Amino acid sequence: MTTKRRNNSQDVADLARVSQASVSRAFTLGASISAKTKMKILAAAEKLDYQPNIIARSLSKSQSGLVGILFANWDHPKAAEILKGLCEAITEKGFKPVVQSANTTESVDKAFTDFLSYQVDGVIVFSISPSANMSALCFRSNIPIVILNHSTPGINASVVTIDSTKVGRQIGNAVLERSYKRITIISSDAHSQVLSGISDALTETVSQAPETEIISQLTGVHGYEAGVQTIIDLWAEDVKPDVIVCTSDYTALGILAGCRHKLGIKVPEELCIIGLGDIPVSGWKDHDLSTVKVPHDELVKTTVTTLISKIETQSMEPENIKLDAKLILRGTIKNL
Amino acid sequence: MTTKRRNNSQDVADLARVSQASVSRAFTLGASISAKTKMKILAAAEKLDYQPNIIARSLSKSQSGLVGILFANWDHPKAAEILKGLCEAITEKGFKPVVQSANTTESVDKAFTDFLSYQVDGVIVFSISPSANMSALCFRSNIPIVILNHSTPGINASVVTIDSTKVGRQIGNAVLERSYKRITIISSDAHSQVLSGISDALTETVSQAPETEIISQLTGVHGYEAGVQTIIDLWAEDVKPDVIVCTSDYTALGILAGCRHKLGIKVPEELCIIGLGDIPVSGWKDHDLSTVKVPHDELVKTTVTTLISKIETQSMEPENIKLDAKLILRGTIKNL
DNA sequence: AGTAGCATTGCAAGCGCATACATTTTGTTA
DNA sequence: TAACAAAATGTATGCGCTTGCAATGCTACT
Repeated sequence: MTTKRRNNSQDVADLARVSQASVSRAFTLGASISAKTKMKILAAAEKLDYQPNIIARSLSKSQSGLVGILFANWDHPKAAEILKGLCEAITEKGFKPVVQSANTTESVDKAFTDFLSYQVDGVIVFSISPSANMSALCFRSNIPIVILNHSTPGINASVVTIDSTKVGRQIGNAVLERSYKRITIISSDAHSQVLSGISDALTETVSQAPETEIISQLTGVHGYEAGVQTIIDLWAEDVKPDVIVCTSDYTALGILAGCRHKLGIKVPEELCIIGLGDIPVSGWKDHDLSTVKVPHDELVKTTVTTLISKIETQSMEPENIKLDAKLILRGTIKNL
Repeated sequence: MTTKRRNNSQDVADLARVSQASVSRAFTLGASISAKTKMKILAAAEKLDYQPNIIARSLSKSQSGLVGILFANWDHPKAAEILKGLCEAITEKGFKPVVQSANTTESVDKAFTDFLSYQVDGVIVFSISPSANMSALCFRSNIPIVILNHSTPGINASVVTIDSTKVGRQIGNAVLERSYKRITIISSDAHSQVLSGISDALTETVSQAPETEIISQLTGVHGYEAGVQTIIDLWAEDVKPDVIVCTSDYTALGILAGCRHKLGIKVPEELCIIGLGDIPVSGWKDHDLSTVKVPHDELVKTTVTTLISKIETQSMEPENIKLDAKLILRGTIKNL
């Protein structure tokens, strides 16, 4: 079977007895063309299964209409929802998302190189930061970058995150009001700006009350099993906080399970557990975990809007956008 | 700020004092070029931040290197994992994934039209089927389609799914061995080939034992809350199976929660619950749900391999690939 | 009728790269 | 060292589209 060439605008032009340029105009919104010839052309196109070749269009307009999405954290409980939101928002704006997975320095660099090759008009990065080299290269190439849910200083890119300072204060106040005293913070990502924001604001808030303190801070803990193990270890080492703030719901659920099934710790009387993310499981009766509801949908929309606007205005000015998250009090914290 | 043009192969050629063609060759694997000039060119390219423009390459080679992924079911518990696997496998094969979200007939058609415009070399469809029109159009355009986790007759595309007949038999045997008698099947998607495969094989298997039967079959139920409600409704209507087979773990978990927290039904003594998917939560001590482990990773890899091979061999021959899934017996079914 | 003014159309030159073909260089062998 | 094959390089064209510019058609007004 011989691979037959797809029909092109010239084929349509021939059939419709017009010039190739007119065919192009028929498929260009707002181009100068009469209704009559446009009809004629569209009919011919239909007959020939013709679709404008966007690759060729990209070449001649020197903009691809492609947006690169660099997705690092597929384990994020809302990974699918976030990626869906990004893809849909990008598509809605008339662009197409090209997705790459990467989480090591080299693979991230490689992904960016590929994006550049594909002439993407902009890049969205989720839960990781590009290298300084790559962000500089993108800057020189006028390709805006928006980072969702991560932040590293010295990178030439816009950033969209939750307002972790406010979250830290909310948690601090809730904890103080209930007279908890000794706090432990557990997080997966040591470099997360979210973590440090929460940690700082929490520290500051609780420091106002006597005898209240952050007694320990663990990083690199993620997932249910790790949570179970962590609480067992803490108790074994006699490090016994009465509040655990955890920057991941899954980990918090593991801690909760460890308390209930392994150690017999009473939650919330003896120990208060607060997660982050508000995944559906947390709301189930079986768990009823207090957590922080992150406005993922809004974060995602803001990310895309910001990027597209930068693409369209050719702006490379970095922005730093923070959205509010909400503390949700459930069974793992004392009732007032 | 004036948008400066990205450097192109001619710029590199000028700097390296060679022809543009040589630059092209330097970036083409296996092209006829001496090591010396290649060095010279790569150095010049480095200096100029040059990356070959894949858009232009695509145009002249008339193949884009793009693979369209049409993703319909973002609620699938493994959605992120699956999409990650698809993207990584595609990238590894030297292609780039363009992701579209669509779940209505029109949006699916639109997505395909876009794919055609972008000259994708192939399409992967997850959990939905393209219209006959679109699959025919792709066929005419020599663009192979592989559908993952769904199947509709009369479509010109390859299909990769689990072997639902085998799954149905496994479940049937496990149920028979434990002398359960009355079975109810609950699924979300009425048109799923997986469902009908399981249902048919299960029916056939249990029909061999006296007094054993499938007493009811519900479709359109999905999610935890729906599961809770469903079991409540069943008991209210006095429809009381002693086995519930559920084509989604989340729904099964809802049913389990309903039994435990609302109705006081003893699982697995009075009621056996079997889910599908083996999501992590199912394995947690709190739930310990019996389920079917679907080899997502293998399904994904097979899907991509199949597609890429079709692209490379220009084959449009539809294949029908079935992989084995495994029944996992946990606390929600009686021990033997 | 004549013509200014605008809407439509055609013409042709790229966009950046791959590649067939022509030409030059290199290497090999007698 | 001459002669020839093979390797390396250059030249020129085309991939399918957009778009500036020129040519044409149309309308309305004097």
